[in-house]
Amino acid sequence: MTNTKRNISVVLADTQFLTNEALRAMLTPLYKAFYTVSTKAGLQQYLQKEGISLIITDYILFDFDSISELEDLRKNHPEIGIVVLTNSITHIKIKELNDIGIRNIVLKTDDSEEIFHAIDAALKGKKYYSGDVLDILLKKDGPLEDATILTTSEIDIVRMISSGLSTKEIAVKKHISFHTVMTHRKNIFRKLGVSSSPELLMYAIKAGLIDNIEYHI
Amino acid sequence: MTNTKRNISVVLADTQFLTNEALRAMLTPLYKAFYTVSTKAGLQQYLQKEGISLIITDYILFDFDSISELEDLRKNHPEIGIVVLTNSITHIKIKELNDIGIRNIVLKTDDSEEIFHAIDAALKGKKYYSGDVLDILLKKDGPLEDATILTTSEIDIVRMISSGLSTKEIAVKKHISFHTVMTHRKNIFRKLGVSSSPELLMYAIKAGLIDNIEYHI
DNA sequence: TGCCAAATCACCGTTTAACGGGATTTCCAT
DNA sequence: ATGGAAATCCCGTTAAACGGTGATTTGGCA
Repeated sequence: MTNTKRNISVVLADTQFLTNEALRAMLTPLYKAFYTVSTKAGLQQYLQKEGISLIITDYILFDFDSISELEDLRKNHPEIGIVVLTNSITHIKIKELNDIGIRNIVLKTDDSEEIFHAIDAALKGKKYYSGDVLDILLKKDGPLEDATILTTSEIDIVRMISSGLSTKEIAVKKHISFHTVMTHRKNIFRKLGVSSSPELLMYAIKAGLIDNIEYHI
Repeated sequence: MTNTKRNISVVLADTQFLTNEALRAMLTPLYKAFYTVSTKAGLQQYLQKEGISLIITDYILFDFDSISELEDLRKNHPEIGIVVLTNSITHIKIKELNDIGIRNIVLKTDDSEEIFHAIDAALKGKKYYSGDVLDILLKKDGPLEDATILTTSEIDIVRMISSGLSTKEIAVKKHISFHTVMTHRKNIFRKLGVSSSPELLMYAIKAGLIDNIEYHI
């Protein structure tokens, strides 16, 4: 809260030009140096530099394959604060991020107070979730809590059903019996309270089980 | 391109705090007054004021029901420039916006050049699409062009299938025969080259036929 | 190590939906 | 007005899902 800039270098890693610019404008009075990147490769480049203290990123840079990329980042650079700043997030994603040690999450709809809080906490090694993120985390109804009651292979099969594979095809692809898949299928439908594959797919999308929903094809 | 501010009042209408802030920072040197809103009601309030020349908005404010709300805005205030600045867009949405007279579209991933161009054009009553938007518009393959070969009632039925309704349920709801729906279904599947309802649903989402996919439930 | 949950496989009868093909009517635009 | 696309309808066959029940094996955790 002083008027002097802290000797901290920040990497702004978001595919959206506007997000990076807004952050730079907001944070310029507070911190020393800023580097803007929009790809994973670009991010790696700046990580070689010494003195990076903070990364503010969406959890999906466009060539980030999955959560495991962020996990590597977290493990290889435990000293760097990571703030996830994203359009939207789900119950499941919050948990996945928590599992890999990323616990500072704010939404782009959140105001500057929330964003500053998340950054401060990240630099101190403390966790911070914005109010809206906590709402998502704590909401009991809906697809959020329910999806966690699915077992690993059930989730696997949800993904396959959602991609349009039939029970028989899934059995072949997973090298297991048709009956096994059928059992899983029945359990999934019962647990989630759905009764058709399209319903299941909508459910999976809302629950964050399905990624790669890219609008501008 | 002068150093004097133009006597223009701008409404920044985006649900994302960061977007509004970034735009304000970018445009402050150029224009006189800025009003920030994040709801349709808030937008209406400022429209009562005289002298608003420009609105920069996502095409989905959170309580915007549909494209028809924007259509009313366009009709009631033909003198105001409208720039759509959004996360992502589809072939179909571009066409819908064009039909209601909105022809200045940029993505949040676009750089400041593109954004300035779109604004300038909007103020002059000229159209402008960013490079990435044009790419989407012109891309020939994928779900984009194909979806337009569906007839009206076929699109209607795509939406119903995607919402999880069975052939029989659709027949009841539309007061037509089961067989008619079945025929439509067969034609749709053939035209789009899909072979299951989940596939169709993914297709519909990508093609922009389905809205209301809200992630942070 | 011993328990419990998860994962695996299996059978059966019933029900529902999809598929392929053929056909008629409505409607719009040349 | 008329040809063609769209929308409507029907049937028989085939494939898949549903639901219920039960049993064995695997794997992790206490």
